[in-house]
Amino acid sequence: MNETLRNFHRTHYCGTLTAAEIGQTVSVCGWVAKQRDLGNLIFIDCRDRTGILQLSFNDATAPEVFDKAKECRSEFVVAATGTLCRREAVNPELPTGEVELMVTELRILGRAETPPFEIIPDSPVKEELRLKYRYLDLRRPDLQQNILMRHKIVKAARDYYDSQGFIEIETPILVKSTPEGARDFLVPSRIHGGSFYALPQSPQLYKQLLMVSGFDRYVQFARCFRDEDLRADRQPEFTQIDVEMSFVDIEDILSVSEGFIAHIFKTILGREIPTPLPRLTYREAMEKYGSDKPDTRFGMLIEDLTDLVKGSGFSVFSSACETGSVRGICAKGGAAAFSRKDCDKLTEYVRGIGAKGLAWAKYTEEGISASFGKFVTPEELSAIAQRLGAEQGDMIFIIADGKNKTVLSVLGALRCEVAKRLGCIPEDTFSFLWITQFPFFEWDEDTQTFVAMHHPFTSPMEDDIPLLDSDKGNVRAKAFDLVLNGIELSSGSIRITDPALQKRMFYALGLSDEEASEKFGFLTDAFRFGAPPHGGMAIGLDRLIMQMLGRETLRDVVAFPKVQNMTELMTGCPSGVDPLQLTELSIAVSKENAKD
RNA sequence: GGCCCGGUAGUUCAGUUGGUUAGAACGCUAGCCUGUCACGCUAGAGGUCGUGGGUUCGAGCCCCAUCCGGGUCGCCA
Repeated sequence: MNETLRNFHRTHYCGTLTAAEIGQTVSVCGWVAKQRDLGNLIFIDCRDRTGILQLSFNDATAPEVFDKAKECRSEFVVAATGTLCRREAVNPELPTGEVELMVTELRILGRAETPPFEIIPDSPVKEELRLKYRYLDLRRPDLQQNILMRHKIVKAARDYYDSQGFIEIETPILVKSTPEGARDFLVPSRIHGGSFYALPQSPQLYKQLLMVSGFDRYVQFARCFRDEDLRADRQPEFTQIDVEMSFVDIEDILSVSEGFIAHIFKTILGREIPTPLPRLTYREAMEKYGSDKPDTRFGMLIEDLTDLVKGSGFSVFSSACETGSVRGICAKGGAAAFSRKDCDKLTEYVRGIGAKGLAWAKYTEEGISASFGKFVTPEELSAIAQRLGAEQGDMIFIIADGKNKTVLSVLGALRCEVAKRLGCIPEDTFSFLWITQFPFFEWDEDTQTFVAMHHPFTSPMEDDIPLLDSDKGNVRAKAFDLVLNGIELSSGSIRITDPALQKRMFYALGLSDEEASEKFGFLTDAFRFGAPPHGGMAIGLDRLIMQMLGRETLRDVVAFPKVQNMTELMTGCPSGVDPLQLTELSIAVSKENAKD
């Protein structure tokens, strides 16, 4: 039988006790992290969320308590009262290493089976198993620290936005499905059989309506849901710090957000983030980094070589120049040490992401030797090296393709891959970057139509409105992203508030009046009754925390994450349901998918 | 859906060209031990080698299929 807490009152947390409390009567609760039985002397490391305190038991002075301590096994839940004493042997590794609790009363509140893995920091155990027993994994100090830091970050964020006059407002979780964008999670309606709610991908439309209502500055720590495949930095449910402001233009939003970033990094990590943060236009980012979320912790910028090689005898280069381009990067940091095998691996890598091949050139003390050396003249080769600023010890990588987009995206990915292999990405660095002037439209190869790159409520730039009919591809949006170390942290824009312009944009996107009114009628209706100019952004909270804590996966900063196939290993969801539930919801499941 | 990596005691791993009874460390159990903190010493228990087929005299190892986990591309307005 387990003992109870009757008349027991915790006075301290384990990890908080220091020499200052020596001599006091102290009561603590926690888990047995370790029991060390030395014969007539037993030590127990008692762990709670603040740390570890050593409990000490002596057979000679307290034999009854001693016998109980002998029973204790790892992960037993215990409560102990005693006198805090100075240790005979100090442990400098432990914050509480100067003291120990000479226990006079011990209660075993909960016995534990041997856990499937040891509860220790930096667990070497397979994540699969740890996720199955997530509640045990969450006992580990490093994971507990992450969750604790998450709390602190959210608290600091709330404080910041409050101080800036933002009002926190909750928006619905059961919303109308909009087929644009990511796939929706659907929730069947019982009352309205055959109809469905969707879980929100973002509170976008609601927050805009709040602006129409006059709340002026809104913030929400919004749970968002997207039924798309997972990545290390993508979970199907996640939290965004969702922000919307009235009577503002882009600069106002950027500056409030920069204030937020500076505040949060100062408060939580004690680090100064210089503001304003650097900016690149979308076009510049694509040309220099081959990505709209470039990792700016290192250089290796893309250079255009098209003019140098368009007359080249190397047909791979010259033919690519006709419709596309030839571009390259120069890897420093002893990259010339890459072997033939390394280059083959990289070639395989770029083929996997859409390139036809990879041309490379090594700059060693013997000069430049290139994979394409026999197809080009020495002059062409040295011109390329010069353009890329190559020096002895460097390695050049070149991509040629008839599609400019392919050249840039492949080089963008290759740049990161090479940097990773060279180990030249500085750690513990936070490199922020705004990407501005996003294109409004994006050409969709599948449907052969223009679609909105951001969303259809994004305002185009005033100067580009005349291009709506003639040159959609060059219409820029008042949209921007915040990027940190190559990960998209946030996305925002100024919204359209003029019903006439909104109508025009819907039209440009191929939406008929009927479709537009069916899907977004409530929004355009609202704008007829006096809509303030407004805009906002949403910061990916999980990603922010992940980066601040230097973790590589969201699973480390989310208490109960899902795995790649969208299941949760602990509860086993999603699962089949009782056929009665389905009947009630007017849902029939196809035979091959039916459970039982 | 494509590609890549992984799955062997509770855990982390090793396991030779395919060849006797599949090993180690940690953990676990028991005993001893009064200053440990990765306690120490002694002994012990513990294995459907992810699953199902196949090849073979013989499979942890080779072949096929499949399941599970990770990374990534597609996808993510």
